[in-house]
Amino acid sequence: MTAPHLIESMFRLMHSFKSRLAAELEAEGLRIAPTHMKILKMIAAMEECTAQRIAQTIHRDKAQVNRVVQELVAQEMIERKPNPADKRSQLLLLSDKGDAALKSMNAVENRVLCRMTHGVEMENQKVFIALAEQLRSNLLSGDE
Amino acid sequence: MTAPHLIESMFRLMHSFKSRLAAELEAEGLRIAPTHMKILKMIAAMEECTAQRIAQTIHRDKAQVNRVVQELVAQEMIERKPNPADKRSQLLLLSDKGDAALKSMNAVENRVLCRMTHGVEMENQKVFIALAEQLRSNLLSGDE
DNA sequence: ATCGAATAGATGACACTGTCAACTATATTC
DNA sequence: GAATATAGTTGACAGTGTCATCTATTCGAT
Repeated sequence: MTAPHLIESMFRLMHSFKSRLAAELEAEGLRIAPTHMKILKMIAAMEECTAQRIAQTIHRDKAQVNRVVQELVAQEMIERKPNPADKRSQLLLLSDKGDAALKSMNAVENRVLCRMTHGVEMENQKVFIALAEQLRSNLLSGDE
Repeated sequence: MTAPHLIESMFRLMHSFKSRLAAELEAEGLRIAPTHMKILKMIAAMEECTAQRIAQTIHRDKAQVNRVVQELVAQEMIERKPNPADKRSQLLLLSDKGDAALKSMNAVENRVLCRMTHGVEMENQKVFIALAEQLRSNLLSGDE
């Protein structure tokens, strides 16, 4: 019965990662919530990015995405412009400020990731990822 | 740069686990939040259990623990009785109802854990845990 | 023995996350 | 053209996590 330990190890690791990242972002003067950061990343990465597509991609409720998007607009991190292909939707773009902020955040995040994987062989990291994916696919089998 | 994938795999796995567990608990008619379940477990496992000790053990804010404890009392899952050794504190005990509920929850959780680790060698599970612990200890180094 | 600091618990306040339901305007399909 | 689906918006709510403050009590140093 190592499974319970397995999931507990993971919970603890996740918690440590989130705490560490939050602390380092805070220390850097970058006050941003994880979800905001993730959505900022999505907007930077996706061509023709819309709120709906973000929601689908990261499997989150569109209401939640919409609220984060509105907050990012209020913070002037991103801009909305009409989607010429569909009057219901809006294309999301990073502002210069958002672009700069994202670069800083990525730097901090990379630092934390680097620290986390320090001394861990690339080979072992791949093993870890492969196992995580296998565990996850086991969980998903049996529903959609 | 596999580290970003690593953390993303973990986030996804955690999310899948929580969803699956919530769904199976719901299907079983056991409506309980993860934190409530965890605290119920702590109370069952600890001798001389107090709210403070729970908070320290699972590294959570004592305010949060206290509120969950109050809700569990309201649901008649647990009982509080004065701590003879310290008038400020209260000993927490499972009620019969709480005990029965916990047994059901553990059964459901074990089922989900079993499913998750299905086909994954025990050896690999241990590797996974060891890696998670190493990653975590890397994150912790540098602060307390 | 007593005074001050620490502790257990309780409470208010707040931010973040996640989900559901309903509404509008527009698009699509038949 | 009518029924249906979709993008975005909004309200409501539950759960999680954190901080600050208050009380009653206990502990430690003197």
